[in-house]
Amino acid sequence: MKIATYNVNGVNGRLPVLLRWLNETQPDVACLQELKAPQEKFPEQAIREAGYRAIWHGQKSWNGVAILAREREILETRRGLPGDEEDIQSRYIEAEIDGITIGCLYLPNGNPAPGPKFEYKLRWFQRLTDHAAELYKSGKPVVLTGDYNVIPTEFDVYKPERWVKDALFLPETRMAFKTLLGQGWTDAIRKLYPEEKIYTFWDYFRNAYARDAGLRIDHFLLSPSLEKRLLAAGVDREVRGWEKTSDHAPVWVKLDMSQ
DNA sequence: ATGCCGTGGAAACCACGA
Repeated sequence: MKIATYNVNGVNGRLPVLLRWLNETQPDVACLQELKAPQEKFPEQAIREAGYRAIWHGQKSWNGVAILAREREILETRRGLPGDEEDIQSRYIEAEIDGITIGCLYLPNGNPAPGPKFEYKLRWFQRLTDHAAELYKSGKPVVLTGDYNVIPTEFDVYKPERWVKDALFLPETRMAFKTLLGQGWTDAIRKLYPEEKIYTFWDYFRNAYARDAGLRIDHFLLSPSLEKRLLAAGVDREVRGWEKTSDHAPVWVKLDMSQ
């Protein structure tokens, strides 16, 4: 079973790229972030015609998350994280597919830091960590994937010194990610490629993609039972080079579901 | 060191992203 995550940066603006990627790489499940579309403007029909069912949580202009599945039932288990009734940003959706709980998340950027946006990022992170603890405790197979807006270590950024004051790389952010992993989750990419330079995002400007001036900020966290089933993981780098593409590239894992 | 690019939405600019 191949599960992918992709920050599309506008699901309607990127629809040709999204459909081409789905067609060429055929993930069984695709978690999308940054739909930038209200609930009623999600391109459900085009995605259905591409062979995918979908659930989504839209929002006007910003944020928005979706889970797509090919020839599989999607049982929605949650939309929005618990812990703050006031939070109306569409950043989390969760479903059970083939017995796996899949959380699709778009963690706040947090810049500029310090400031209210960074405080929101840390609060949201804490709510995610609390919810992750509940999921972990359940003992079920769980995937927590999406755009974490976290550069976990200096190996995950082309030039660490440029990012030391950035919300994606500040010690509090990295510590929050470390605390989350400390519950027992596995960072799938780092499990398989502990020392390779692997990026999932490149800025649009300064020729960042051509220079490979990237960041690794889209992550796959696996619960222990799924870590044992991890067959492969990777980044569809070439998608970042397509016309009218997102500034993120898709990331994927393959899980052995044979037993 | 930097929003230099790109999106969406409102309004012909602005907020936001990482």
